[in-house]
Amino acid sequence: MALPDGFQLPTGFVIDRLMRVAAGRWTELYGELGIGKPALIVLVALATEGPLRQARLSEQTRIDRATLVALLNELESHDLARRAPDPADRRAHAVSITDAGRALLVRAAELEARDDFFAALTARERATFDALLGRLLAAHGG
Amino acid sequence: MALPDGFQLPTGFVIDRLMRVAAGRWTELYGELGIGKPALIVLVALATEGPLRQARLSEQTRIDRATLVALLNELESHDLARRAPDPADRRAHAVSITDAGRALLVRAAELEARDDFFAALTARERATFDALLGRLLAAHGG
DNA sequence: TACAAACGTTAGGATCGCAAACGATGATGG
DNA sequence: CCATCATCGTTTGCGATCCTAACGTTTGTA
Repeated sequence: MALPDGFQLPTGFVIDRLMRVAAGRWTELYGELGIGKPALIVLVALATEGPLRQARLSEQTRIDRATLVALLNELESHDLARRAPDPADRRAHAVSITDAGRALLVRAAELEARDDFFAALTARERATFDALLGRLLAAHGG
Repeated sequence: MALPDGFQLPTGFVIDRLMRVAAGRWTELYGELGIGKPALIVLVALATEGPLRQARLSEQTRIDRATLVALLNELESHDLARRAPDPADRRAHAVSITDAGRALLVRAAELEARDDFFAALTARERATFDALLGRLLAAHGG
């Protein structure tokens, strides 16, 4: 039993392997920011989607509600995000990013811009890659 | 403090969010295969890179040596991979995929082919996406 | 006014990465 | 030859994250 001719590696496998490579870089690159990858994901969602209640934030980021609690506690203690009572629903919290949080995102973007992880791609190819990623994410309710 | 005009979301963040969406699909899609995502990653590496000693396998897949031990135990118990003594180095094990392992990979590819995770992309766009992924992976020693 | 659902929170178990250590084997230099 | 160090697979412990289930509170609905 051999693999059939023209066997195509499932794309998911390739992305996963690429993410494992990137994971090492991530901690190395963003380590100096003092917060981890999930916290940055949350900040990105808050910066782009405005104030969100935690349930929506969990849907957007695909981070579990339970994990999100500890994450927001950490972000609040660093004054990077804020929980405020939602006037429309006393059960919910309106979570928003702070100015310090936005400043940290800008620093993170600068760090990634200096990184050469995508050096193998030309600027044009990278733009294509980003566009395709965005389409995929949008198609899945990102 | 607001985000600067034309602020570009770091690509790493976008990939991470996309992977979180895909992670849920993975378990759902490959659940019936009876093994998890890391085990499939190992099988892919073994199928494409031939017999590998565990140290090389760990480098290729970016799965920790320690985690790999338990993973190979599981794969061996299901007769999907084999550990054989390496004649050239009595410390090392030559790990290879079995016919059953290859058959499972073919099934996995069929499952992903039926999935519509990339339905938002045309066949041409998906080919471009795969090619760019492959370039990135190759550039990082995949 | 009951009853079900959603909200944030907490706790428990499972998985995985990372770091350190171990015995066995291999490679290197005096 | 041999002493030293590196590498191999393995085990163990710790920390981070995910998933599930439960809870009290608040909202929506029959």
